[in-house]
Amino acid sequence: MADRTQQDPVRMEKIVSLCKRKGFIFQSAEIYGGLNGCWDYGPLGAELKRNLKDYWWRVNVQERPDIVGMDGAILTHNSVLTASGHVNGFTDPLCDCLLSKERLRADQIPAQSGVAYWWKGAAKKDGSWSTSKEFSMLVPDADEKNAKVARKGALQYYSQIAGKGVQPGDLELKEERTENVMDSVRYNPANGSLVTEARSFNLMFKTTIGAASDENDPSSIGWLRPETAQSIFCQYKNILDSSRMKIPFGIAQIGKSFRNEINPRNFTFRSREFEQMEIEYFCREEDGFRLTDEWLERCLTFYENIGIPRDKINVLDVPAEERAFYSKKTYDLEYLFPFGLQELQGVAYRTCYDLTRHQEGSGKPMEYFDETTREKFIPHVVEPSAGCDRTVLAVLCEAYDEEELGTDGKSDIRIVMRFHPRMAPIKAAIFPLLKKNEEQVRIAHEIEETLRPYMNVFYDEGGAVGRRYRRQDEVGTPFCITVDFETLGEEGSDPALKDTVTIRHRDSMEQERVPVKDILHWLLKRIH
RNA sequence: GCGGAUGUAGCUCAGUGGUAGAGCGCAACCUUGCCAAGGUUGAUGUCGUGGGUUCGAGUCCCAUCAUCCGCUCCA
Repeated sequence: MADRTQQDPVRMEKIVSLCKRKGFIFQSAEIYGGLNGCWDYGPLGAELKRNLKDYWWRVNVQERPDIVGMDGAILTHNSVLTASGHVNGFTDPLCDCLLSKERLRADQIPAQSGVAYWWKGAAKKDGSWSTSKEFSMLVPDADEKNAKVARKGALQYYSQIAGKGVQPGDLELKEERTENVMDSVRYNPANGSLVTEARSFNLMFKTTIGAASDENDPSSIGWLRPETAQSIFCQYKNILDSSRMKIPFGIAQIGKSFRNEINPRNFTFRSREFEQMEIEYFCREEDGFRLTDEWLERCLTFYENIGIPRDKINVLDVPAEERAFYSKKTYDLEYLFPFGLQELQGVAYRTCYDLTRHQEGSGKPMEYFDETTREKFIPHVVEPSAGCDRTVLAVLCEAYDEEELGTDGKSDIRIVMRFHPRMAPIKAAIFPLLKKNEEQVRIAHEIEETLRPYMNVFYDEGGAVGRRYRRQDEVGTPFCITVDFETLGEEGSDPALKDTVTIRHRDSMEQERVPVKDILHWLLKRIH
């Protein structure tokens, strides 16, 4: 497998550019300057994403007797996420050292005492720059040696904010004062520099529910769900009771989740609003590890079937110290994006942690009663959880190709999106060879109307036919259907070709003739 | 959140403080008997946004937003 840091930013830029140019993905609220970490899917992107979700649902829900679907609310009860551990689970207060820019856990800074030197800013000696930002250094004592250390640190800090090329010696400090400090946690023990105010980094979006909501009233606190999993756990009992499922069985869900990422990055890869495709597969404890491996295999097959070959996926057996604390086994499926090897999906054995927490939190039994063995137990869970937007991005990255067709020395680069036909936003384009030929146009429209109830198709008659082919290549349309003079059975043409069309293949650019009456069946076979 | 870079037409990008530009793309018409770039015509810009300096700012300064890269973060 390739180096996990291997990158191709030029390729990524081309993909982002094509996504905008052709209407796959736009930046959200672009006309207002953009909304950080949010993206909108355009016409082709929406089709692509829908194809992915539909195929996933078909394979994982409709074609499986042991899995049922659900669609949970995005707004989430405070108690749900308190029980799951999300509310308190990740609120580490963090702060930054002003001098070294190092990030520190605020709750791990030891209380220190000593003398704090404070300044109300600094200025360049020549008067060309000045700031009134306050800064402070903590030293053990107020003697001359310690004062020197403190001033040196302060000059270094101010020279950093003064900009490039400004040396500490170019500056003078403003309004020095000292203060005795007892048990302060506001200073970096490594260098005595003041640190920023602690900020906590809970990644969940909080909101208040109800018209007369009070922010401090716990009963009015709501959250945008940070994962779809919790609504599955909360409805597990209802689904069990209403669907007559027997263990092992799964509940699948596709839906939006939200995380207030500190730093959204890499196009749609890390966004604040994203869609997940998750299954919680409930089983007996003794089957947990085996099913985790089985699900890994199923997931790899799924990616293969949407055009991401097995050898492009790196399976990481996540070591214990990097797994979530409740997980006994986790596989990360990673794809080599142009910005590096990154996680597409996880397959995690979550044990009985979640159901146990909800049983404790709600006081409602989450046990399963096995009629054959007369046992009562809390099921264990294997969770294959895929990022929908990430998968769309991987499909886009995998499909993007540039092909050199230059023959007579002229450079001709064909851009092709080599989507698997079942993922392609447009399944087929239909052209009359010449738009001036009324009969060709009429038949082409007839074919279009025949296909439209079954798939997304596109009719085009503008420009030369070669140009239309190329336009479809760029959006990944696998098949182009051309109605020509042979179709019409015009004099001089082969009578065997009457009522046939050419179908041109995107990847090979080769053509074959197919009878008009067979087109629908021919296509359905290839896009299912 | 920190540091660096960038932001001009749909895309890729030129643009020296003095009238807003190119290539491609897009639309219409012509041409076109199967693989782009042939002809004619046309549309498209609050130069990311907001302040400031200046007689005058796309250009200089400040702030802000967004994107990319590196840190950091990713329960």
